[in-house]
Amino acid sequence: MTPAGCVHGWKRKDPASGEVRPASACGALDTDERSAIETISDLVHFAPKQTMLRQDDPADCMYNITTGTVRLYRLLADGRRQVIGFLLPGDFLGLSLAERHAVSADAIDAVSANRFRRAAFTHLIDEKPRLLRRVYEATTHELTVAHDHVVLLGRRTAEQKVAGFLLSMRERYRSLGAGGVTLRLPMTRQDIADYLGLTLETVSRTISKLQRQHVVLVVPDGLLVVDPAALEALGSH
Amino acid sequence: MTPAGCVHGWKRKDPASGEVRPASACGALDTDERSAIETISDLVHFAPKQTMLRQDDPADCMYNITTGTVRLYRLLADGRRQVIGFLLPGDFLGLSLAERHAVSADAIDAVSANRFRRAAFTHLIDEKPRLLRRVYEATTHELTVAHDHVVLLGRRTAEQKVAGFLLSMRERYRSLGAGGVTLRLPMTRQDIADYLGLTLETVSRTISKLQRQHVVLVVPDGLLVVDPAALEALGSH
DNA sequence: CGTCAGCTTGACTCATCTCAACTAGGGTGG
DNA sequence: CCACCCTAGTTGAGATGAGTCAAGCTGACG
Repeated sequence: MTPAGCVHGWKRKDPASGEVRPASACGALDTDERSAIETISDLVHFAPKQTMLRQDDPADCMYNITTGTVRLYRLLADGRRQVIGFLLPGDFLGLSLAERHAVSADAIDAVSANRFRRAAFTHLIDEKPRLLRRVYEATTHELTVAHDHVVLLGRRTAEQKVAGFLLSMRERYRSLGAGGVTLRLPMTRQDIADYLGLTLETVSRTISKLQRQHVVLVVPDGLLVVDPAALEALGSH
Repeated sequence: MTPAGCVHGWKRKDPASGEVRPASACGALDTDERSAIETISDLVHFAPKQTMLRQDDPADCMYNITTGTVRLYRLLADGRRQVIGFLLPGDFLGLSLAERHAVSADAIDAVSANRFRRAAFTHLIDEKPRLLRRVYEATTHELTVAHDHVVLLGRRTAEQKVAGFLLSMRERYRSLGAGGVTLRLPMTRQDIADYLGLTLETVSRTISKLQRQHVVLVVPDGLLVVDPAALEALGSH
């Protein structure tokens, strides 16, 4: 069993400049550290559905997502998929000192990302302990997210799971400065189902039910959160 | 949302000495680092059912379990519990730079642990980057364990969940050098149920079913794994 | 214009939950 | 020492939420 191959970063809107920047390894660093990181990274692009990394493959490089959405998952023995999470701009992928990735990742839509060589990165954190500390903090945050996911999966109804998922996505877009009533959902119903431990039919039915209750309104590529309070009442149950 | 309050360590049997020692933050260190850790820790004891730390409380200290079993959990809004994991000797508890614990922890049986002051620990890792790196590796391992838990909870039958749980506990005792046919289960059926997202009745029924199939045999405080191959066939499905 | 992937909806099934009764062991106090 | 209680566990019977199988809808794309 190899350590996990992924760490999310998280972004925060800077109140002074209004600029959106990651508050994880790439943000909250001094300019020296940031420029050091930029020198070892290059920008790469992935087409929709393209695989970015495969579980058990050597962890030779890692990414910081710039634009687009990534699906993180484990493949099971019987061929089924468990989606571990979705990565948004600012999140890290493959950030681990392990030899091999423990998860697979696909681009859901068009994805751009800064790519780092693993060797260059491990060399860099040897020189800059402060950077390692940031990475460590990002990983403990990621661990909390994983625990949230466990809580979402254990002993909750389909409605609570879907509501919880929608709320968490809404919160993440918010902290990216992309909040608002419309919530983009670039992933398929099957992706959401594999994330929540449900079938795609149940996800579809649950969203339809939320629409009938005037909590959300389904629109192309996402939905409108009509009644956020009602959604939160369902999700926190 | 605060970072998670827990990191498991993991132990490995040293082929040379036969001695069991943790291969995480406390193990795999040079003598200098190990003695540095020992100077800031003291041994404490907890009675069965005693709470070791509470979620949202200030993270002023952390532990390395010496003997006994610990239940890690999150309390939900409706008063229910989601058990996040069980800690065995060698595992870390509350190992995080966050201000507050994200999880609660109880001693299940009599627990002894080395206690560290958070301030002393953060001071120590500033001096010894190598130690921080060990802690970081322990955390990525913990993240993998959390992902395994997610996989266990998503879209699996009660039988697969219980089999998977028993196999993982067996594997952990093994790597502690306490393997064998009998598997100690100090936690209650309710604890297992809250860990697997099932009811205690379903856990009980499933174990009874495994016993009827001559896969396991229930004994006081645990069970005998009669047919490991059959258990693995069920768990890996 | 046809095809195909993604999505929705319906009818039926079944695994798990819920409610409930009962058993076994361990500790406590009369 | 025994009666009692209390916790943990087991087992049964019935209810139900989510899964399965199946049909049909919609929009994108070649």
